[in-house]
Amino acid sequence: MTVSKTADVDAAKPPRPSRKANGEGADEAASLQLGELSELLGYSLKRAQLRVFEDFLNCVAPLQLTPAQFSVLLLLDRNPGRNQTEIANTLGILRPNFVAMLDGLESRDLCARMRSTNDRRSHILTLTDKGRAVLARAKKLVATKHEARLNEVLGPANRAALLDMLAKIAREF
Amino acid sequence: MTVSKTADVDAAKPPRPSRKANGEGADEAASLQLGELSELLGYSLKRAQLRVFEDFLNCVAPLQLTPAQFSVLLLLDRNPGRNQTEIANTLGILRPNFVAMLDGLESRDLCARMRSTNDRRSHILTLTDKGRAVLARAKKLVATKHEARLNEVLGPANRAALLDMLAKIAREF
DNA sequence: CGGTATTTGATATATTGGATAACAATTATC
DNA sequence: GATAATTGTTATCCAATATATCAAATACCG
Repeated sequence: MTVSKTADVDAAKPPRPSRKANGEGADEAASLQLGELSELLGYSLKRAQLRVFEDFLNCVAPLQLTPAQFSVLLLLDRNPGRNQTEIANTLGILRPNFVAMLDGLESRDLCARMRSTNDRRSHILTLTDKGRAVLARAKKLVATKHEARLNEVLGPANRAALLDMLAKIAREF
Repeated sequence: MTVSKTADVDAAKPPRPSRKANGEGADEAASLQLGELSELLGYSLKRAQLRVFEDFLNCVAPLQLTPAQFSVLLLLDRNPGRNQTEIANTLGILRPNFVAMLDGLESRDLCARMRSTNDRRSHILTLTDKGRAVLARAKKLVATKHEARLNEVLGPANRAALLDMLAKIAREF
């Protein structure tokens, strides 16, 4: 039983809200059944991740920092004296791709590379004073706007439990 | 206090494991402190999502289905008689990008588009018999290999709680 | 010591996912 | 019936991700 060439069954006449210029449109195609999709952990994971990143970008917008850039600044602050390979590896960034990323941060005077005296191949990465200042401001924005809102939605206990489970997946899965 | 041009402090001499041909290398740059990074929900979210998708790909590899393709097949099965815009919207896929995706599925005879008799602009999407068969096999692989392993790692109760929180984020955040 | 293999940062490049603009065909609206 | 809106599509564009390769520097090993 193959498909017939025209669909005379299940007429294509969805609710068709037909309004689009409301506040900020994002309710398209209502009444679709997700089915097993809502039981797929990967699906919910990706959806949640996209929203969280979107909110992060909004919250840190005044500083023009992406989640990836913020994570680099955080790592540089916590781990002085490391080179590009080390930082990139711990963040799961490939060395070739990390070059352009550092170029961006360095051109904004947020961090600096300097050749190591021990191993003249590697570049020791450091935060500049401006980088430290921006990081401090970013941390504050993230804590008071981004993570605070997550705490509101989930509740502190749930938020902690969520974090634990995500870390467990990244670690043991 | 700006940065000096060469780093004579914090010598760049990491543990340097110096072995790379072990089983499957992924332990690079050990002993780096994540710091506040491990408290960033977005960071753990993304890391977990990447691992889960990676495992999904492995589990469904015999069927050559990506998570996105699987979600399309699932949606088509649950929602017959819908057009491209509706399916794409519910999955968060932009209509232009959905075209190539459908081309791929259709060229493998997993689904088919047919012009609606009601609205001759829209394409009604249907699963083919092969599409249904592949979907059934994929579901089985996902359930027995992918989700089962997640259940092992998290435990059923935690897995359910995790799913709820992720859905809540995608919904209320 | 000297030659080979590794490592580091870098470049070039390919692939993929995701986003916008524009267009023809069709339908809705007034 | 004229204008606006919708659908699928194409053409781009941008960002993230992946691989191969390279020169410089270092490690390794006979």
